[in-house]
Amino acid sequence: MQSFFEENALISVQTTQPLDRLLDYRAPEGGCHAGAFVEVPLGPRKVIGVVWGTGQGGFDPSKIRQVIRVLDVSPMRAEMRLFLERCGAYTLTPMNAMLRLATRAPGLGDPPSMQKIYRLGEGEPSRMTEARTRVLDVCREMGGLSLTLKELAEAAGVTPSVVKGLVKSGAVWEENSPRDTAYPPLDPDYGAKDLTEDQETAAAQLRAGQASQQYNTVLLKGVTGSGKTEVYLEAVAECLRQGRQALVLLPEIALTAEFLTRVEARFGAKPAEWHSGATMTERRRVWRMVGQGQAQMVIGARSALFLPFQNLGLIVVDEEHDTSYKQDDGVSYNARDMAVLRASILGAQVVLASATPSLESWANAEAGKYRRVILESRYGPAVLPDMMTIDMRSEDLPSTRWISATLRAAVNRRVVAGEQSLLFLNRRGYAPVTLCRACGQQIACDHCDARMVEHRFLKRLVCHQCGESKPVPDSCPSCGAEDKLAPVGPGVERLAEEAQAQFPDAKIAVLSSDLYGTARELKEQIEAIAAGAADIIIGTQLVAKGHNFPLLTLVGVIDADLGLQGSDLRAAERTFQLMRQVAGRAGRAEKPGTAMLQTFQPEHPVIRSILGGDEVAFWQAEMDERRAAGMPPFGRLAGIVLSGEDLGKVFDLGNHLARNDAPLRRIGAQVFGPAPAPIARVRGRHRVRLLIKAEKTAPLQAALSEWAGQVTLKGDLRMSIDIDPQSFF
DNA sequence: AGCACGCCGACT
DNA sequence: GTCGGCGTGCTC
Repeated sequence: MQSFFEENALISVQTTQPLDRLLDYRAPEGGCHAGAFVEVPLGPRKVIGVVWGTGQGGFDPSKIRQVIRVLDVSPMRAEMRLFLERCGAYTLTPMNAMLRLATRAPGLGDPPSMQKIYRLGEGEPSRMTEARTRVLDVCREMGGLSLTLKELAEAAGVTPSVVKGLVKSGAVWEENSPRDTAYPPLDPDYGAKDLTEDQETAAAQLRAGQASQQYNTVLLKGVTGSGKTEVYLEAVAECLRQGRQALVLLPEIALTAEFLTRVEARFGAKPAEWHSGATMTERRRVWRMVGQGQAQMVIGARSALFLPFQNLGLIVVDEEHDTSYKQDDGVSYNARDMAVLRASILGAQVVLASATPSLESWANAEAGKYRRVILESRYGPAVLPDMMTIDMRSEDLPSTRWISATLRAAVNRRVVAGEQSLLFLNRRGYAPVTLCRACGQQIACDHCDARMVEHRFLKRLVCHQCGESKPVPDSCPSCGAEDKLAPVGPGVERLAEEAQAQFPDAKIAVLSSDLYGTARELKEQIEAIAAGAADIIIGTQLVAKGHNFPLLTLVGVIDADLGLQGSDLRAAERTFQLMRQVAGRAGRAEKPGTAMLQTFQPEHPVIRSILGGDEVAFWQAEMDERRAAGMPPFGRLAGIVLSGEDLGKVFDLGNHLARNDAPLRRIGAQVFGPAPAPIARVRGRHRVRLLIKAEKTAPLQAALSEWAGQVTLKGDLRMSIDIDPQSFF
């Protein structure tokens, strides 16, 4: 039980206001528990906070004010407060920002929203009509259950006024009830499937881990199509049998209707859904019901990790290697790592599922920190695609074409056979560069250090950094020459144009996130394509993320070298994962698939290991390289980005920090930089980056806060610290 | 984050 | 004289 504070007792409250400390208050009338959500006065305003513990004192007692009221929501559990503290300490995020993550639900301060509901009453209507009979029949069928006005009227095929008439006579009762209702119960034994021997062995291991009720992490590795989902849903089933809640994290784009349907088929009802596209009403219902233990399972994007679960027993991180789990949306945390943290506090199981695990997880499994469960065979008759390279050095292609003769012939065979092909190019838009042939200038964004990308579909040039766009000009903005602007290089839109010319009789569909207004439209398009609405799919990396295309038998990667450029140490790992994942789209059903990688460097070690399929050797080589360089996961990194409008001032701050590195030297850490950040200017702000490298066991966070604490940021200067950055330079 | 206070330039 | 620019500081 949470400790209780009597009225007027001194308590400390954490608010979401950007004050980096707890504030002391006096407990409200009637007292309050630790963890209670409260409304407190702050200056002239009222703000929401959480009772964190006993007051700290040290503040003029006469200025301490009283908590206004305790909010009508489930209090925050001690274990959640601990999670937020640990997560904040790890990511160097102030607690107010952590609390904001945990309270991303609207209307926290409002009483539960009510709605009018209707059910059978005991009164007699003055006059019976056919419409009235139908309404009363529907009510009788519902038994004791109630419906909203709209539902009841629709079910009876009458207008709402008929129902209102019956309410007047008391034949139908009108009642107020909370709008947020419990999610339908899930039955762990509802749609249990027959698993293959391979799957059953894996599922048994996950069930055992779940049954232990102890913290443990499993790396579930299985090639695309091996039935990973079925296997981890068995862990969910076991979790539900224990009466605990389960959370399945997916990369945002993979939150598909298809996935929900599978869950519904397995457990007999839909789980709660948490993602950025949800409406305010939906978010409020999920947040409140999760907090009351009335949502047994949540499918969500990374931020679902901060929902107020009452009894969380399992976290599944699907596609655990996906880079979208680590993104900067205010707070920079890796959902995969924080899932492990939260589970370790709760005594819950974590399942990290992937066909191509991250190097970090692989290393943790090697080190014995995670158990490893491997699904060897693909489910059903489908087999892994044949993979081959197309050596672009020997393909004689003009510079404005990207589909080689070899690939063209392969696509043609599929079109004739009525099978689908996927042409993969990880570049949105029409052309990545617009060049003036008179002066050689490339059109760049006015506010960022980035080139504008032509989007012919939008008829605009778009900056992929800040989203700013402008019409394609007729004359060069730099030298004024007319009709000299030329698109250079391919994007998916341009590739589609070429494909249409090469395969005039084929139906071609482009899948790129920017071509659809809403996530729903995109999902509908994906489903239509999966059902056969296109012969050739042209897509960016969103096609790689967990969608089934059963008719697909050929994957052509237009530029397998794209991810290998640059000096980022993770490039190899990323390319390997992406290529394997894309190739895995081919041949999921009965037909075997083929993957063709167009490359100018077929003997590149990464390309060879993608083809060779010797993943263990690939990971081993990558790990050896990282170990030798002291890079993650064998060393620790932190990235610091300084930004401001005045480049000189930003660099001065960077140099000052680099010179005053005593706190870092003390733990044996090195500072690299300052150097212009990979994107040196965004929205008119210059960005300068420093990189800190330390030994694996060094107390990096403490040293970093001391180091960064030496400076106070003046004017518009900003500093952001990113622990475990995704890019290494 | 808000919202005060406060210290300098250009207006009725 | 005073209106208003936004830099600095405070909120239990």
